Amino acid sequence: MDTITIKDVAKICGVGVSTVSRAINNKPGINEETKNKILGVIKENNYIPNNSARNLKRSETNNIAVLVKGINNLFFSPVITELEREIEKKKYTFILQHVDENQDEIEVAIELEKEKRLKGIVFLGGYFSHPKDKLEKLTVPFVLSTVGMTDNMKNMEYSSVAVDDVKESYKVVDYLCKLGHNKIAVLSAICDESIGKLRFEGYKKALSDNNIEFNEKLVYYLQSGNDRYSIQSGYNAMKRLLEEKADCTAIFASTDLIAIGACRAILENGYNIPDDYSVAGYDGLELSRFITPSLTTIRQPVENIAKETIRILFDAIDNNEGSVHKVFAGELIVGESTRKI
Amino acid sequence: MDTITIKDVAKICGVGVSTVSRAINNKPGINEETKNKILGVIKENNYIPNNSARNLKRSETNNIAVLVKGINNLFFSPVITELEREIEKKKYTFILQHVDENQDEIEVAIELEKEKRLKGIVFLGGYFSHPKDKLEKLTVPFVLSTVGMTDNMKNMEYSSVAVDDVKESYKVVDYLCKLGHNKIAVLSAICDESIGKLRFEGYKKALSDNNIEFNEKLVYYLQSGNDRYSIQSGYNAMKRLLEEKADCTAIFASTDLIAIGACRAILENGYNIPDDYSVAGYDGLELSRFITPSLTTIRQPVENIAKETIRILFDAIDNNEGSVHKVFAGELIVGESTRKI
DNA sequence: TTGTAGGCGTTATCAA
DNA sequence: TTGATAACGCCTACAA
Repeated sequence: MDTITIKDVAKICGVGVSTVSRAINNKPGINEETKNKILGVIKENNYIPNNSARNLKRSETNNIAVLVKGINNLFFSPVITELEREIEKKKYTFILQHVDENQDEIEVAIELEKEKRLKGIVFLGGYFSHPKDKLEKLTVPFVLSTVGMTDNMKNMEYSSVAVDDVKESYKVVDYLCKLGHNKIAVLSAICDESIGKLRFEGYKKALSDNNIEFNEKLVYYLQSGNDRYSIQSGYNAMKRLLEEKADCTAIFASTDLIAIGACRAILENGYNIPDDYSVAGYDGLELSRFITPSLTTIRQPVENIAKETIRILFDAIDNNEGSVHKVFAGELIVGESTRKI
Repeated sequence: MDTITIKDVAKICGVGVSTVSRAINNKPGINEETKNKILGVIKENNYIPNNSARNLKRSETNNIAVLVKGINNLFFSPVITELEREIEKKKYTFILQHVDENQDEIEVAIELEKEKRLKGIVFLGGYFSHPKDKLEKLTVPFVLSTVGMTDNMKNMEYSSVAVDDVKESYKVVDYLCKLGHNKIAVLSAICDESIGKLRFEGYKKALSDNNIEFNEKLVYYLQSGNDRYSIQSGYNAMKRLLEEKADCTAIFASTDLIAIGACRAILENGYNIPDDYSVAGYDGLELSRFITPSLTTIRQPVENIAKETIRILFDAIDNNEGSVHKVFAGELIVGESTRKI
């Protein structure tokens, strides 16, 4: 039972292929009666149009792709849900495409743009630092969403929506300082161009503004590799800290998962949170409200980010608007993992 | 700057398209020199073959698709990673395709099979209960992986790899019984054809084998809707249980996330785990080892499941082997969330 | 070793 | 309202 094509359908119905095509695509200029008949035959014979052929032939589609880097990032999941909703609200087709940690998202995007005749692209995650000439190969509008924003991005010719990682990590570390902590360790990724670096910067800035001297010895680097932001990685880093008996009363973890791993290490060693150590994270995962102790963290306004991303994207598609860099404020969520001292 | 095609490349190089095609696809029968020259021109002009055209023309590919139902299922993430590794080890192309909660995975698969000329398909998740005639529209081999197995699946003509949900949930509930608990509540999904039902069955069976009478009042149903397996959902169900002061000493949650939500509700109400309530989950997420108290749960052998899935799939592809139903045993992980009474 | 031409399954443009 | 027919961009006999 070989696969059936539009030609077969046409033959069965005794009409031309173009008529069948019109029926499939709901195009005008076709008799209701013939249309119904064709649709009936299609259903009966389980005819399904070949997407490759369609994409090849169609000059224009309503496809929007969302490229996600890193499949196991819990944080993205609600963002994606929201993006999908927004895209479908616009009557566009939502295409979710995962990008491997060690794949180049731009290459993937360029290929996909041609294959699916995309109208627009959203990039989620990753460390976006691509040379200009490479980005220019993308001919449709695209928006970077929730990607750590580096300074040189600000004057690029594409749009972005995100929170200011420096500012927000500053916010949470500053909060720790105001609670009276002045020996604050940080669990940070080494060799991370984006969020790791930015959140580390915010940490340093907050210390400095609170007249606390930056102490190199309180910086604990996460393991390298693609799993650097795993729970295990946070656990490992914290364990080292404890073993070395680093002198601190609070820990700033660069993501919630890192914080969760750190908490486990602390509790496992017989210490208490927040009595012995205050712990703060960053991301505001749903999960972080439900673990015990609940995490003090920065909640990123997921819904707004997604909505704004799509708004900007469609502004570019429909009205040819130029690039915009929208920054949302995060929200400090005070959980049970931190205390005044 | 319109997109460049193979013809343009051929023209620039002053060769025929077939020569360019040979260069791209690493086919034999081409002069090394011309090949290098062509490859050079391609790089220079950023030529990227159109996948739609390729898929359309190619009679055969090495594409294997993994269809995942439910994007926010933490459990799948390591399975996917493993599947990808195995598929690429076989020199096949791994295609990850998400399926919406309210989409029909078979429809998606049928379409994708044609579009991408798939060689095989792996289904992950979902509640697999499709009519036979529909499944027959899939012409390539496919394997169901980690999907709750219902009895009528056993004699279907397709393959599956999973753990026995009834048996494993029996295992963990039996463990609770052996600890001395005889009033065990269950947090279970209502109207779930698959895992919810199966795990509930295991629960009942364990009670019965331990001479504990099944008590309807100790069954707490999760909210309906696509988020029924969310942490919040577990939290809500447990909260109801506490409010109604249900008489029990242990809780069996049908997934780890549900258990985590339940734990939060318990602790928030001033009770202790496991002193006041023992809590057990199911899935064996990495996360569950790191929260405090760590969860007693059933760990599914993710790596073996993935490996076996691919093995069976390729057996079907390469050797035309018939259907196999492989069942792996889960592992009872004893955490800090349960105690003897 | 290379080039020409036909076709993959659609859609779009005509003319009927 | 319909039906040929020419693309879409690529691969692959087959011929040179």
